[in-house]
Amino acid sequence: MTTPRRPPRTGFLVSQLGAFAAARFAELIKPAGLTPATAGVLRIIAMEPGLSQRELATRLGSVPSRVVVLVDSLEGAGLVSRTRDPADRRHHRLDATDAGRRVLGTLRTAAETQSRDILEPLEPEEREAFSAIVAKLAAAHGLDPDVHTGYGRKDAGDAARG
Amino acid sequence: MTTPRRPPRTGFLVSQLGAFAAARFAELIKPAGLTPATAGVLRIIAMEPGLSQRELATRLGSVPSRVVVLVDSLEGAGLVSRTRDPADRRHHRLDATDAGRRVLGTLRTAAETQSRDILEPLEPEEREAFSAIVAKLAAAHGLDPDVHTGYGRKDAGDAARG
DNA sequence: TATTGTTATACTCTATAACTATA
DNA sequence: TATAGTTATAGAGTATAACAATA
Repeated sequence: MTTPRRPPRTGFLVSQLGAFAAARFAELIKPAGLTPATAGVLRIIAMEPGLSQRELATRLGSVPSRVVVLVDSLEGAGLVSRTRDPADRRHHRLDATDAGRRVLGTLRTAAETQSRDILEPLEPEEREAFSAIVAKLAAAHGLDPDVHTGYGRKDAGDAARG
Repeated sequence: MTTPRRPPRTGFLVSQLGAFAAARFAELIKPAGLTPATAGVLRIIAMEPGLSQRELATRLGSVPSRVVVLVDSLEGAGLVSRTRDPADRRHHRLDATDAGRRVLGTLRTAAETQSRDILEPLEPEEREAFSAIVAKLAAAHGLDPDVHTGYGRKDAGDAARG
């Protein structure tokens, strides 16, 4: 063998670091009554006003019944509105409310705090290098920061295949 | 503000990358009848022969009833044995069987494949830099590659605090 | 009485299937 | 009949509480 005795633990540690990051973010947004899943949905709806629940399910790589639960939560908190589409009354248009848009600022602050907390042990040059490589890997693997279902691939249908 | 318009998405992307890595590992060990949780437990038991379930629960930052389920699964698959401690018959000594030790090789191969798949988009120098920084972050945040409960801190009791 | 492990139970998350209303 | 959304139900995964065996 050509490589030294170092075990291949980078993959394990990436998993652990990701779980740590997710837990930290969850903790930071909990006071706002949000979870990583609902926060991601709020961001998507704010970016794509008038989205239908069916489209949102596709975007999340999830199923309509799951979307009902997530939107129920956001609507109950007054952050998102459901409006029947007059053109086709089967559709619900989803939009962020004023309160929902204000919460986006809170989410941004939480994301900044999360990133700062995670990167805190590093030297400034290491932070730059790490952030750049993480961005490259996320892009190469097709990951979407707003999708907190499964493992967040943009083309969520192919999750089972290698 | 002093920084440019770049959003602080490194934390999000670390979460997504971690979930992606975990899903890939889960997929790789599924044919062996293992999950990330049971694989981590098998590794711990192999490294610390004779561990009790109570000690394992502490090690995992989990509860005894959870350990029962995990050990049941490994024992049912013939990978781990429970033996009553003659000195104190309340304790169960946990040990990896021969089959369990053989599966450790499979786990190592899976971890190698997982790491290779994740790092594949990077240049060789980037891989080195990334692995070193991930190791530094994991150490600084007290993460344990065998703990797949919650977010895997070695001192699992303090999970709720910042 | 205290400790180890187990069982019973419940809660969360997420999916499938059946159903309602619209078209 | 086909589609959007909802409800009912079920299955993981993980926790708390009650319990049995042992000390």
